[in-house]
Amino acid sequence: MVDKQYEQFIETWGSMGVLWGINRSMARIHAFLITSEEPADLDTIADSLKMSRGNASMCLKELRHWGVIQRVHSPGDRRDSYVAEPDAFKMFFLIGQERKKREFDPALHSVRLLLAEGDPEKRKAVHARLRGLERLLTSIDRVLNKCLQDEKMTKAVLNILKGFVAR
Amino acid sequence: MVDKQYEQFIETWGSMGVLWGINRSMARIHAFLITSEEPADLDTIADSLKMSRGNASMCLKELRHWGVIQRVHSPGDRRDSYVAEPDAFKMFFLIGQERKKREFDPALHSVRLLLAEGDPEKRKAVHARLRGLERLLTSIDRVLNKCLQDEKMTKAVLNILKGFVAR
DNA sequence: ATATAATTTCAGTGTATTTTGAATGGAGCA
DNA sequence: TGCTCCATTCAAAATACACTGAAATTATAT
Repeated sequence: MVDKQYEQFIETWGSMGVLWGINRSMARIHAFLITSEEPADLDTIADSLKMSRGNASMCLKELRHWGVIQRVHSPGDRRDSYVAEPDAFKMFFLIGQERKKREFDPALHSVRLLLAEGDPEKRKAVHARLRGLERLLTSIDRVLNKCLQDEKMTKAVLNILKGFVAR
Repeated sequence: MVDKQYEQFIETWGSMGVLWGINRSMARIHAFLITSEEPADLDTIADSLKMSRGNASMCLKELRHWGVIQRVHSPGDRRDSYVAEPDAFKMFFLIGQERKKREFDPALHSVRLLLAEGDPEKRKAVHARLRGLERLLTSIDRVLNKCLQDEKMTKAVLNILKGFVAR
C-alpha cells in the first residue's frame, strides 16, 4: 500500500517514536502523513499501515493534541482527513514544548523538593551533588523557557548557535 | 531501607527514566547512588530498592556504559562498589551524548536516505517538506556535534545561552 | 591448584503497554 | 424522525518489555 522507499522511513520514525516517548503507531501515522502528498483519511491510514481503525483514531487524536498534524475537510466529503504540519520548524518547536513539560520539568521539581527537605549539614556530599544538579538544571530551565516562549525566540537562539558553530 | 525523604526522589527519577529512554530500574539505581553518601555495593542496592541482584547487575553495567556511575573498590573488600558521577555537568554531558546517538542520529539518517531516493519532481509537497526537515535537523546536528565534542564546548555554549537569557 | 565469594548471564515468568474490534455515539441528509 | 456513514471508546486479547533467580562465570585468597 505504501511505496517501498517510504516504508523504511515510516518504520524508522516508528521505532524512534518509542524512544521519544511517543508510541510506535503514533509515530508511524505521523511519518505516513509526512510522506503523503494528499490529505489522508482514517481508512486510508489504517489500511496502509495495517492497523485497526480504533487505534488509528486514538493516535490521530493524540497527534492533534501534540499539534503536529491537522484535520482538514474536503468539501462535499463527510470524512475527516489529516495532514502533517508542513513547517518542520514549527513541528520541532511543538515537540520541544511537549517534551520539556513531560521530561524536564518533573526532574527539576523533584530535585528542588529533595533539596528543600534535606539538612545541608547531614550528608554533605549528597547535598553538594544535588545542589550542583539543581543549579545546572535551573540554568537549562531558563534557557528552555526563553527558547520555547515562541517560535521567533527559538529561531533566534538557533541562529546564535549557528553563528557559534560557524566560527 | 531508604530514608523516606529520598524515596520520593528515587521514584520520580525512576518514572522519568522511562521518558529518558532509560528503564525504571536503571533510573532508580542511579537516583539511589546520587542520594547515597557512601559507595554502595550490589547487595545494598538490590536490597534497598527491592529488586533482584540479577537485575541490579544488568542495570549497573548499563549505567557504567552510559558513564554516569563508576565502580570503586574499598581496599580489603572483594565486592565492587559504585558511586554516581558527582559532577552534574559531566553527567548531563554524558547523557546528552548517548541520547543524540540513540535518538537524533537515526532520525536524521532516515530523512536523508529518503530524500536521496525520492524524485524531486514527483510528490513536490512531500519533497519540500522533507527538504525542510533535513535542513533543520542538519543545523541542529552541527550544533550538537560542536556541543558534545567535549565538556568545554558544552560549557561555552551554555554560557552563550545564559548570556542570551539574561538580556 | 582449589575453594570461596562475588558477579554476570539468560531462559522463563510476570507485568505493563499497545492494539483490536465490537459496541456506542454523533453528524448530516431525506 | 429515522437512516446512513463515520468517528470514537473501551474491555479484552495480543504483544512487547522488564524482572527474577538459578546456573555459569569470573575473580580473589589460601
